[in-house]
Amino acid sequence: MTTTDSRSRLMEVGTQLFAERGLNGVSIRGLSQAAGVSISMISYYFGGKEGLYSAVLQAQFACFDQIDEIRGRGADPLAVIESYIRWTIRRHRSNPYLLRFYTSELTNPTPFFSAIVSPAICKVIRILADVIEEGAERGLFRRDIQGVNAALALAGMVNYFFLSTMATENLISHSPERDEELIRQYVAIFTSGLLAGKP
Amino acid sequence: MTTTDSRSRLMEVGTQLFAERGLNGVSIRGLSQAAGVSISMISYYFGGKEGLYSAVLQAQFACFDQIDEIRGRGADPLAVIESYIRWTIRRHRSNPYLLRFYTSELTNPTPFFSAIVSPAICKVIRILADVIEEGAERGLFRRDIQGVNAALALAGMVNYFFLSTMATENLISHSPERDEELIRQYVAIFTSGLLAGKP
DNA sequence: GTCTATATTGCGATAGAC
DNA sequence: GTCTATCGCAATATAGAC
Repeated sequence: MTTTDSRSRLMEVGTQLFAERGLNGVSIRGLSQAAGVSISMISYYFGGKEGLYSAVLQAQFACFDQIDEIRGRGADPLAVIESYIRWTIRRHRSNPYLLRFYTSELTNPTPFFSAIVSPAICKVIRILADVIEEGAERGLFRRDIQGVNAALALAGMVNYFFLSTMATENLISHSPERDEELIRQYVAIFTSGLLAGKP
Repeated sequence: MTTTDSRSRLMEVGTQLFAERGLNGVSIRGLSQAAGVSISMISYYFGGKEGLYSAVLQAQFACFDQIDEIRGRGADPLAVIESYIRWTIRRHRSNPYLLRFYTSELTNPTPFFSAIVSPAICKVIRILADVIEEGAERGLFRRDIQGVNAALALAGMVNYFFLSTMATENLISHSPERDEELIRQYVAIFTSGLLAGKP
């Protein structure tokens, strides 16, 4: 399973190493060695280290094309919000490297940020903001909160849970078994807040 | 103002360059050149590139010692939450590089993560979680949400707003003039949620 | 303290054999 | 398609003059 053609192996190993150490933290020497292929294969298939990185980044962000499914999940804005949370968690579970590229590019952008990363993030935030504004117009959501601000708050909540894992794994379990409970709590906070209802 | 002794200039320029390009994205050649001092000064003062990075990182995270002030701002858990939001925003405004180190270390940890970064993050989350649990025991907050989960949601909301700047500056203004309004909206979302009150 | 000059290592890329 | 060998360059670190 882990041993197919050279191109695939380079993508596979490149994904892991670039995610863990960043573009500048990886050498094509170490990478090709880890992949068990010759160093010259990187230039042959990808035109160089940056070419491989670019290909990996594009593959990682390809899943953002599915974002539209979230919106089609019914016109109910509350359902869309829960769908977004589920979709995001599922994404991070099925691909543990995505968030590394995501935050690494936001923090120390490479030349590929503007073409690959920024549009993907923008699209998601825009969809969420639209849905929230729409809910506000229908009277479902409060009108004193901007859609984009709320969208960023929602995205921040969910993504930060995974981003902070390395620093907070001694404070709380990040196991997938608790995902359903996490979803329930984050939906609750975002829609109804932390305050107790009138007793 | 920008031209004092060599040690200070290396710290100053190191802070900016490491923040923008990461530890591996900066060479001591370019760094010393930008600082206008000789390359050997880095070894002389800091024992090498990693030594300088470590000193910069420590200086950046020193402000986390002030976190306890937030808690003393009165026993009211709601006031503590607003204080945290204000404190975090003030921190990012007065030091625009901090978040870069923060997320860069969470994403691609250096050898200094466990000694400098992780404890600082843990301390903040723990204080927030304690305050929230306390509020829940007093009946102010809902009891069906874990303190740590809520703390991570709060920290994620605020930090992500700044983290996402580079991707979302065309969607919303990140100007400091809007900070008060931002604080109001994030307090509102976190405590009362997005749902409209009964009309 | 600060510099120049240099030693040494590792980098990315590619030419050329197979 | 895959490899080995190598070129040219940039990296970190330091020795030694001032």
